[in-house]
Amino acid sequence: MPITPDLIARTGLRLLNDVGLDGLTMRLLAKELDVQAPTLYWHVKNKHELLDLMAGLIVAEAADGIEGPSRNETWQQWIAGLAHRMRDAMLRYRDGARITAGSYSTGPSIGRMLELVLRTLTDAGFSAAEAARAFPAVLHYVVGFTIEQQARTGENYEGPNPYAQKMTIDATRYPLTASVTKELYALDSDDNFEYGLHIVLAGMEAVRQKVSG
Amino acid sequence: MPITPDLIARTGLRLLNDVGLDGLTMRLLAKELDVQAPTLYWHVKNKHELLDLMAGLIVAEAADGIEGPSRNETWQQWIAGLAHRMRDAMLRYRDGARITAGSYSTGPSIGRMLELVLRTLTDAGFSAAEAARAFPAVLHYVVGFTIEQQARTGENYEGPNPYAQKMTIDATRYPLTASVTKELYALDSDDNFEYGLHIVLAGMEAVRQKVSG
DNA sequence: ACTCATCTCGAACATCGTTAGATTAAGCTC
DNA sequence: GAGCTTAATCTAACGATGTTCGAGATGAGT
Repeated sequence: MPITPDLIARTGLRLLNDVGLDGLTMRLLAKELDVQAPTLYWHVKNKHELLDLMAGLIVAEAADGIEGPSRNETWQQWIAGLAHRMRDAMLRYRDGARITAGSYSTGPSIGRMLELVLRTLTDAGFSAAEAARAFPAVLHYVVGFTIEQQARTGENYEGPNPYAQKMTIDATRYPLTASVTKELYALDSDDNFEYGLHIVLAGMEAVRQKVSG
Repeated sequence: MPITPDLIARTGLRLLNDVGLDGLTMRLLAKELDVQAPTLYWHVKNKHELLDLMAGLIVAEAADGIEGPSRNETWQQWIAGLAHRMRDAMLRYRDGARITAGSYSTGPSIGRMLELVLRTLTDAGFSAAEAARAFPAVLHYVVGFTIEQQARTGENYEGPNPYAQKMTIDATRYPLTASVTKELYALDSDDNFEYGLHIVLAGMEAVRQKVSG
């Protein structure tokens, strides 16, 4: 099987769950491809560029084969589904969110997805400019949430993950904080993701109503 | 001046704007403190721990000296102000958002801030559990947005930043995308941050009204 | 047969995070 | 003051990493 940038990036993603982002070295990646490390530099300029390729694959995995909303599906449901696709794609790989965040992703399926988003939102009554500025907010929330989730549940600390320490809160000085430790420390739960996503979608609905009754 | 973990982290933050996260090495940091690199390991366990300390400083910078809402200030205005403090603190340092994201931050000013947030939101009609799950959504949005902004405007690519490439969009296949390139490619603008923040706050207002009329 | 572009390799370079062990400085005990 | 202990720093080095250089393969086209 010939070595291509795509194959290299794909192999990188596959290794990620075993070794994590910090453990993903060019030499390890080369060995997995039965090749010496310098060979990779014929196909890929940098490690940075490789990480961008990997990020592109993650986003593409979320965007691939996406279809517009079905007949009895609200735009909120459809955008929520897209947000879940994004999150699931990032969660599929260790450190997936950190890799995706702020990386340069491009490609046909992503362009198609963006156009589909804009069409869905304009069909729902948003102006194009509104949709173009509102949709990134959803993505930013999803990425921000997932980065923190993976940081909490990940194995990137050599010792015990400090997040796991049961923080004891001085209930007299911080009574409210103490009363909601359960909610605060279940940050890596699907429920909390859903809750925040619901907030963002409700906010979009609010700004939409302001312009189109 | 004696070397302390705090001083090390503070020096790291100061160097960040010159060298960026990838250029921040233990040796450089040591040289800046007129010390040899291994000395740092007497005060700090890891580089990872050092980065956590730096992240803690950034968050503390945002949280420090914060006060509750003033008399004629809505909770939205107050939370928006807090979001801006967070963003400004991260923007103050190159790669500040990447460092902050998913790091383990603790400390007195942060605890105080959290309690203040919960109090402000419960005073505004949120239940404590609601507030504890809604507020992180704001933070996740802020962090997600700022990571991408710094990735776009940063100098972490050796060649030209690929974000700077003017993407030409096939206006026949992607008419909507083409019509809003301006909005999409001004992502690093304060206006767009404001817009997304407004959406999140409007969403919080929507979920609040659902429970307390 | 010769050329040329494509692809891979071995060897090496500079640099990184980190460790081990020696060394100094400062306080405390008797 | 002599001796001991602790805190803090040093020199030296280890293993590993991203990356470059230049030399070989390989195969297609003339």
